[in-house]
Amino acid sequence: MTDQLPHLARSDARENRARILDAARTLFSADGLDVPMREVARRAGVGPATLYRHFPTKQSLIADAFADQLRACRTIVDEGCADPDPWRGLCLVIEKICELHARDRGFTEAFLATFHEVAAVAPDRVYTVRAVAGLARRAKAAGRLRSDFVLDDLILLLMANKGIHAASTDTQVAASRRFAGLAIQALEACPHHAPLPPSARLTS
Amino acid sequence: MTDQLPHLARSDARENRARILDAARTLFSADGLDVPMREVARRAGVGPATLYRHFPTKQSLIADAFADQLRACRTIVDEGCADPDPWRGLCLVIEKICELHARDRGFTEAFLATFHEVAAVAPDRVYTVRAVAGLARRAKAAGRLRSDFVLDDLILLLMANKGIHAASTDTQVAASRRFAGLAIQALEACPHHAPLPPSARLTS
DNA sequence: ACGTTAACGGACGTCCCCGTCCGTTTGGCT
DNA sequence: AGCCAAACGGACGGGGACGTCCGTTAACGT
Repeated sequence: MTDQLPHLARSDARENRARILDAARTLFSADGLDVPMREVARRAGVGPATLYRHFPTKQSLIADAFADQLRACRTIVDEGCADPDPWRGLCLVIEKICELHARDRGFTEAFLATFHEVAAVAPDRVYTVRAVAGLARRAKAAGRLRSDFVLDDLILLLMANKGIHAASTDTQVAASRRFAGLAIQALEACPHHAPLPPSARLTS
Repeated sequence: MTDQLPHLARSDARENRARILDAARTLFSADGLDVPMREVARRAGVGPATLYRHFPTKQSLIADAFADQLRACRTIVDEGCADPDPWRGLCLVIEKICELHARDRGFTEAFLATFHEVAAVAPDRVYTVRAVAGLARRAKAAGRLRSDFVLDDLILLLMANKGIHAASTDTQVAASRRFAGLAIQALEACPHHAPLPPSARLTS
């Protein structure tokens, strides 16, 4: 699952790195990215110095901790793109991505926070966005996606989905699921829908 | 605009209180509620002790700072309820409330954060929610609001609207406006829309 | 004009987080 | 077994926010 980092010769170093990543994933998912570095270290059972040695900056820790999630994102998008019905594929992407983000609070923050900054997640992010753009174009051509849809609307929905909070993860996922359903309704082409207010440029 | 608090005998005390509230409103609106108390004091041109004397807890400062916004909320809802067309009234409420929240980042936090806690905003909040509930019932009866709409959906939309962030206030408002447009699309009754995933209980 | 007293704000002690240094431990290799 | 270097983690100094105390100021009433 996680790379072996062969350049780490000693076994304890390798294991500590794994434990740190594990702790970071757990904490980031549950509490978001504002978790203090020391707490990650504490949960991993290592000293602060060890943590900083492996990950000099918090960004690097975040990037490595969410590598799996980014892969999952990619997989979801690829599956959606592979669907012969582009609209159904797009719906699938929206539902799955919303759920992914609902289950993992930190990932959403990482994904969106780095939108305007340089980060390690950036490459995967642009790949994902590109792929979805193509899918949307096809869905629009098929007449199922509303014609005034723009890519920024997806960012908008993702940001909006991030705003949804609930006490338990299950409630959160349920709420997010319903939100995705509403979003899909809003995006579906409909003969008598009113024109939308202009979109705002969210991507830098 | 703000009450005179006649029990404050000295003029400097009254003016300081006003300046503190003014500073708090400005900072909360722009940066959210995480602004340090000292910074509010600094901007108001008073010492920390003075701030704490007037508002022993941050909650009390927040409550007083957003009294105007709560009144605005109430006005918006009342206007919506007064509209002879309940669906148009509901749309108006959604649009205006979203814009209000977009213009004032702190207010959204205050409004939603206190959802599960006891706070001074609570009474106005329940009034607002009640009124909107009646409006929604009428809009549904008129066949314009989708029949599977529940009140929690509005909370969901409000939370989602909170998640939208942008660099400038203008961009933020534009994005929020578009979001409101999409939300209205999603809520409008439509003969061929698919059933929605079940709603999650967001209100405690 | 003056005294009283409410109100002011600088300064303090505490707490938490950050990032780093350095003495100690321990894994791997001969 | 013993060495050495790499890895460890306790401890430190810096910075920021919090909430409070207390000496000083100045507004109001006489």
